Amino acid sequence: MTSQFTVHGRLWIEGPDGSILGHGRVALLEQIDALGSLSAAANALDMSYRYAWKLVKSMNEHSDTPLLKLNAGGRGGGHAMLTAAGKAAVDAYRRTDREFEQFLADQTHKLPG
Amino acid sequence: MTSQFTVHGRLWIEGPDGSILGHGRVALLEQIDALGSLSAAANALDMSYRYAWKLVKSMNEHSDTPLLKLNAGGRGGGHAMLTAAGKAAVDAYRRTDREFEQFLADQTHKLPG
DNA sequence: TTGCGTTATGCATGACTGTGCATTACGATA
DNA sequence: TATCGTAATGCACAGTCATGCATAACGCAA
Repeated sequence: MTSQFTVHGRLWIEGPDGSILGHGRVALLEQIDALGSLSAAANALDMSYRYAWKLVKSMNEHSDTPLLKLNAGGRGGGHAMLTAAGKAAVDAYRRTDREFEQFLADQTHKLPG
Repeated sequence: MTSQFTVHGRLWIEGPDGSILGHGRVALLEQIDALGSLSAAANALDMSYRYAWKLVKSMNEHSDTPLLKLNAGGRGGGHAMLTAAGKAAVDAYRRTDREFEQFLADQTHKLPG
């Protein structure tokens, strides 16, 4: 018999420059990496393009080395792609997030009655 | 040389009835237990009485067994105190929160350079 | 029965998040 | 050079979170 209570949480990484990388931003970066387009990524996440663009702006503003590069115009109208720093940041976040999921499951299991 | 990046997070416990117990609510319960008054507890946390009262209302509405008892009027104008269920909930949260703090420190330490 | 300090509650307000719409800027390619 | 679909950006707006003010309800004790 396990408890009917569950432990939940949110996780993010903060940089010395005030940059913040959490679940939403990482999901967006991943979709951009997969789809090569900010508008397609926002759409895939059911997120407004307006807000996705604000997230990207905020990320690049607060990072010493930008996490991604956006290009307006050109073949297909434009495109977006992660920098090496962006890919590394996503990887680092995913590693700690995986352990976090495990932690939450463990703690839920430890809860009394 | 440790990383200049740090891992942060928030933790909460959800019940089957939709009840939510997170950092703010637990801190409020603890202060009420220590001070015997909702207004004093809100004040100690630099939280508006208005909002503290709403939290309490929400907690008691969503729990099958109320976490605390408030009394208006009487000696000193009124008073507030935790029920046994309230104290148990606080204890359970504190236990998982302690491990969470450790988890965050560990993950921060594991972050790449 | 009056006073006192607490609980109880409505209304207006401001910050923060996120959406939706409209419009412009962009640049490779046909 | 005209086209096309994307990036860039302003403005209005809804929801949540939290505050502040004002006021009523409460019930023991003096």
